[in-house]
Amino acid sequence: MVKVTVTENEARYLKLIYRKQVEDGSLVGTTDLAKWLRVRPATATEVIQNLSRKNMLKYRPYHGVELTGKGIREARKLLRKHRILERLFFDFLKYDVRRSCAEASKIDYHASMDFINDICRAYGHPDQCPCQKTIFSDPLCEKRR
Amino acid sequence: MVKVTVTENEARYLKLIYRKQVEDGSLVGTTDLAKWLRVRPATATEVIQNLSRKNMLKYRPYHGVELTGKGIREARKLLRKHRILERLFFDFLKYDVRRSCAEASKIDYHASMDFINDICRAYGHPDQCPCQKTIFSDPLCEKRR
DNA sequence: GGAAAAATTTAGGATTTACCTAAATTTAAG
DNA sequence: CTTAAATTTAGGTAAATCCTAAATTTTTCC
Repeated sequence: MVKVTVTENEARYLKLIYRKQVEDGSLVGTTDLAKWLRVRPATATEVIQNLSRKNMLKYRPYHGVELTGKGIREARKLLRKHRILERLFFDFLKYDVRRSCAEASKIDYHASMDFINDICRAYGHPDQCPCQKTIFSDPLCEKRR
Repeated sequence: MVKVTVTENEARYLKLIYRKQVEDGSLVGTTDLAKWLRVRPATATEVIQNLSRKNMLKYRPYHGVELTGKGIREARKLLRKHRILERLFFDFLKYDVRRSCAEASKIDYHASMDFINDICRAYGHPDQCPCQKTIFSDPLCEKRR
């Protein structure tokens, strides 16, 4: 079991796919991703193929993409980090929603889960980000009542 | 005036050069850098040449390196971020010095100065990191008495 | 001072990531 | 079932990192 890592850019795709596919229930294709991330469709296809090689998703060419269990776990970790950071920026530092998201995006990928868990504890284990999306729990972070 | 940016890796070099040259007063050569950063001398030379092209330092081949005003300003910004984050990890989250430094290193480059300034205010404008190095001030962060 | 040893840089590559355009292929529309 | 639209493949570019081996410069020391 070699640890497979995902690049920062791939992480962006993963977070987006999770939001669209799992949270919004929509089918996600490479062209949608390209549009959202402002790259050419061919570029999105390439990244998707890499994520597929890393077993983060199942890719059916011409049809779309579906996260695997591994991909879902990875996306949730990333989104937990992102959303905890959003809460920090929004509640504590009083940034607006947009800016909270932007600042969180810059560091979520780089923050260790321990750091995130410490913020989570310090701010009372919030369970939603500023835009009401779920903040996933982490086994190492104290349970909520 | 085009904004010149430094990569995350180049930032590592810059921080290190500042600490050694300005704070410790030692002459810094490419081979020293290579040793500290665990790369081959040829690799360090290459990075130094890039930093030189970006006017962050003066490079005299075979002799050593000297930060320019621009390089010093950039290094101080980076070290301010790094050291404020160290304080956060050390004081607030109770990490030890080593780990505080490690965690800070992962995100210092990516954190906006606004975020850093907010942490700085929240923790009473500390002027030293956990290992007693100076935390440089920022014009947008409330003055200390 | 100059030759040999040591340190440093240059030259030339390899790999990875991320992006693009144009051509081919597949799907979808009528 | 043919054509239009969407999507992927093929083939490139560019920037970052890193490396080894060969050249060059500096240092050491007779």
